[in-house]
Amino acid sequence: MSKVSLRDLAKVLDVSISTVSKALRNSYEISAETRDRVMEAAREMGYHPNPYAGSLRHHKSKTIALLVPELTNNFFIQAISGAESVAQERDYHILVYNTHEQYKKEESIIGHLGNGRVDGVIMSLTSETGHYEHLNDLIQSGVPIVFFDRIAHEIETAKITTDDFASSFNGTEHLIRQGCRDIAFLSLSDSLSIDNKRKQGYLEALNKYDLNISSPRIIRCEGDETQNIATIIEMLESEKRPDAIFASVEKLALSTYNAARELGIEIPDQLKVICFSNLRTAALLNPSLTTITQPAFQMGAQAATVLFKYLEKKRPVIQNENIILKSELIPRASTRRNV
Amino acid sequence: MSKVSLRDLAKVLDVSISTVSKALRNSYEISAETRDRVMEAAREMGYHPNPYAGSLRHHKSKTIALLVPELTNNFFIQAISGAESVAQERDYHILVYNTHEQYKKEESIIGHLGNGRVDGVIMSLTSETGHYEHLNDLIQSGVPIVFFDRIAHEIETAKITTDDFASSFNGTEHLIRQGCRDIAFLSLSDSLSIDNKRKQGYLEALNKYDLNISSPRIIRCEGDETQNIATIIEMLESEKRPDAIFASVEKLALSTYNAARELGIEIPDQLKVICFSNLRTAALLNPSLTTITQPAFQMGAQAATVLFKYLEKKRPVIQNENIILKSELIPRASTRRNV
DNA sequence: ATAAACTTCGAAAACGTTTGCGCGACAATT
DNA sequence: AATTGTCGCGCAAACGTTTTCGAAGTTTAT
Repeated sequence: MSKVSLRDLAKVLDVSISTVSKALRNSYEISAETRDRVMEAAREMGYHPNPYAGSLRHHKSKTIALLVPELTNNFFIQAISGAESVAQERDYHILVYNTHEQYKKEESIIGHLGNGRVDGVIMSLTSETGHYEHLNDLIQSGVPIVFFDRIAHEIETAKITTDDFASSFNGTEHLIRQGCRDIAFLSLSDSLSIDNKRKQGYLEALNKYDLNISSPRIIRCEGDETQNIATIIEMLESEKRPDAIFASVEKLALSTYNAARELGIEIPDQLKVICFSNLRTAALLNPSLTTITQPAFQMGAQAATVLFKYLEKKRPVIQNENIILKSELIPRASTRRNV
Repeated sequence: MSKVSLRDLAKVLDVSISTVSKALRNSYEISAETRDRVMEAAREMGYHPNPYAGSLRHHKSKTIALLVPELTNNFFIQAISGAESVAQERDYHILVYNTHEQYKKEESIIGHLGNGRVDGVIMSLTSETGHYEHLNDLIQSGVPIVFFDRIAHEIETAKITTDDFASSFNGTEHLIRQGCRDIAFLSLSDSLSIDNKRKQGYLEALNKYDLNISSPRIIRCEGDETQNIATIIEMLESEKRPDAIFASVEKLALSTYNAARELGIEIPDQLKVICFSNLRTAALLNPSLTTITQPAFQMGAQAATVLFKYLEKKRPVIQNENIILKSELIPRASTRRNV
């Protein structure tokens, strides 16, 4: 039935607790005969060791935390899925936390993670996160952090990102080659590393082609969906409407689709759209959406792999390391050249 | 810096460990003065209680497990998101596990969950799961389970589902009213409760309208995406092609879109499509997809709420209870009537 | 034959908490 | 002045493990 402990086994078998413990861990100190007896009884009585007792002794929990700014987002889900895969292989457990893009939640959750609850953390920052004391404190207390995608440059540890600058440059160049001259960039947050890299790639491409570099159109969309759509509509109704939109994240591209639909603006004829996205349905959209797709699953898996590599050490201090994976630009109808 | 324990605090303050412990928990046994001194020192030294020491004493972990058959699925993600929300409110932690639709993984993970790692479980079954010993064992060992969506009727506990029969009936009727007479049903698994309910709703509707009830077209699609697309293509190329497809799950609808695209079959003119789905982009697809959308977030939140209600009791045995939420049929272009 | 070495096991401490109980010190009641 | 009561605190056990060390008993070597 319920809750069988080492003590119960010991009592039944009429040996000591330590003998049972050692037998189950295959210690050389125990004879083959008693070992088998113990094993057999353990199986029969349905013994499962209490994980927390072991954690208490060993200061190891075989558990890691995964913090993401949102859950209903294909990129983060795929990353979680990647991390979960390698964790499952290694018999690690994953605590998942949603920071809801709120610094306060991030801070509070990180606060709950000290003192042994987890052996390590994999995370992507909130768009509000501007300073990193809470993270440094956690690392100081012995819990290593690996970042992915939205990283903190200032913290020395492993960081998994994609080639955001190059991808953004290429994406912008792609729009230009498709005939666009007035490209607006939809940004999520100024404090985000990736957002800035993407902005820079965009600006660099504009610069290369001498396009209105004097007043680039960078639109901050940090509200909820309704607000963002309103912002985009406002821009699309402005006197000089852009001929393309580069959305730094998937949801802003979808908001753009909705805005365009509402205004009766034809994509791609009147407006081309490209974005960073891991939408499984990008090819099935109307029109199909040109995306820059990050290898999200691999990023999560990679982050977990690096973390576990360090966790095997006695005192895991993660070396500063930038692992950069390549995104893929997949041209589709939303950036089709006008005929 | 790292790892400050009650003992450390006690030493610094020159009081006993128990005094510190009681002070931090606001015990009446401790004077206001020492309480404040302790609190102050705890804050200053960054004390966080070791969660596992407490768990060991209390046989409570403030942690629950969430098992889903797949992660890259909007329905399950929204459900996880819902459960995570209410867990966060109550300071519970969530361990997320992906069973990958494999019974063996489900069994193995459930095995890891006994003996106190979690206080309770929220789960949706694998499409392979046909018997429930592992689940009953877990419940016997004192860990309550709440099911959502893919439930085990045979187990007495709380189950959160949607009105699958009615929704499926309505969906089929919708197709019939849009002019369809030969409707194929794409099924995921025979052992799944929801799949069967949906099949029955479909059959009942066919029956009501006297449509080829003698040989309904129920197609099992339990392979990977490539195999499923092949299966669908085979059916669409068959001598008598159906004029509509009812996909029991989202991914089969997307496979249908891909199959139709490959064969040059026009949706909805030549083939209408409806499915159970929580796709955020359903309205933006080409053509926009008629869906039966389940209140996934609420289902997860509801499951967590019920679980927590019981966890507050001393010996949590969950009453048998069926909580049924309503899905919403959202007609879109994929079932538009031919003109 | 005795000493040395090996084999097999048990006692006990430790991990960091919580908590029932007891013990002084002092105040209040007879 | 003796009794009772209250307040503030510390002792120690307990949760379920793992692991060090020592104690027997047994085998091998001298």
